[in-house]
Amino acid sequence: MARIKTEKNGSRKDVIVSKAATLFREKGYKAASMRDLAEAVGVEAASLYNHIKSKSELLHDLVFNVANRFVLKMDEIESEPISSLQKMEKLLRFHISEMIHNYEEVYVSDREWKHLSDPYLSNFQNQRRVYRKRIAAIIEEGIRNKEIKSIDAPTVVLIFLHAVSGIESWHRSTKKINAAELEQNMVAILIDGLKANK
Amino acid sequence: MARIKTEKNGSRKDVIVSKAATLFREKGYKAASMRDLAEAVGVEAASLYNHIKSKSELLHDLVFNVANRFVLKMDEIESEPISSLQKMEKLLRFHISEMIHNYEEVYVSDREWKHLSDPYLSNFQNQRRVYRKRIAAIIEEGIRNKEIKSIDAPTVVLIFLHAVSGIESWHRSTKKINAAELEQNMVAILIDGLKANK
DNA sequence: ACTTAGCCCGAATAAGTGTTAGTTTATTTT
DNA sequence: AAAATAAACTAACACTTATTCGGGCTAAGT
Repeated sequence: MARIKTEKNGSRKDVIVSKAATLFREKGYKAASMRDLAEAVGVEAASLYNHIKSKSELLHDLVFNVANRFVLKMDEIESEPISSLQKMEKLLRFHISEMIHNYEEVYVSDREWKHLSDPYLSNFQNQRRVYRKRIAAIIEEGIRNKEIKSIDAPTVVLIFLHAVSGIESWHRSTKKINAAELEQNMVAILIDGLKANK
Repeated sequence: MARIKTEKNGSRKDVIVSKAATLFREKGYKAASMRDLAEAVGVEAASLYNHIKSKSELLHDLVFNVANRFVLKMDEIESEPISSLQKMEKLLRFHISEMIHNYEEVYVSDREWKHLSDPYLSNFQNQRRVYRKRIAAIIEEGIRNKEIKSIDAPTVVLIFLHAVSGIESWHRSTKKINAAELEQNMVAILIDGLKANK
């Protein structure tokens, strides 16, 4: 009988969640069936339920894991004694790094959160709204200090967040520049685009 | 018996395709059922099949309608006798305008194309690849002419395209700035971020 | 007034969905 | 080695899915 092989220090549930991330990214949450997931894990569909409660729990776990990481980093950056522009750069680099190294999870959180069910759905939407406001606050501070050109902060937030999610294309691309270069290029365009003309 | 009400100069199929766009955007292609669509149209599910061939045809129609519009505009811009930076600005403004005025279709094309089935799927992916290369070519020309700072062109393309798709958030936002302002802000950040330092 | 073509509905189909129950097999603990 | 637990299996349930078909309604054209 085929058992789920765990990495060391990892539960079988961890294996399932991780495979789910890949599958949800590839096919989308709705289109990915529990039978697909079972096959990826190497076991029958029913056996998954010895380790997880439901399909939706998988999505929930993925989404909130990622969300918490971002909120935590935001706490850290906010409290640092650096300029607004430097905060934006740090945040940008963090987003890029997450998108590069935790691709599957981050991507799924970003695209599939709509399928959360309702206590969690509105919870997530709130967290998201607050997070964006915190970014906007940094930008507005930068505008007041004349480090950042005078533009609508929510628009910047929107460009910022979505530009980073473009790294998805980079992952799929065959002849890609290396990760460090990618980061440098993105910073160059986005942070330079923010700087006040002097 | 309930009949589908058409706008003037529009077929009943047009009504269905249009409602499908809204539905696919809201719930995603897979999660949106033909019964949902039927309800939105105001008719029973079976009746839809008097006007369309299949659910997948709906997606196909939406996606390629949008894709063709973009390719057509690219043809136009490429042949104009203006600088690379100006071409990029024109292209950007077109993308923004499309995202504002044909929101549902454009959004669906961007997010749900994965669910196309295979003669069309690879066809779409090809078109997409070519389109991106054409953008990259404009940028590279701008770099050679020293209008645009020396950066990796594919990275710019990726930022560019995804930043625009952020307008999705703008649509959902309650207190939004007006469309013209939004456009101006996006151009300010993205095109300025491209300009070579002088 | 009568036909005809277009349109809609109810019912049915076959495939696929997440999930549960009951049981068997493998591993760990005593 | 025996007993207990964990984790797998098979089979099935109760639904939902897209789609088809046959019959009937309705508006337009003669």
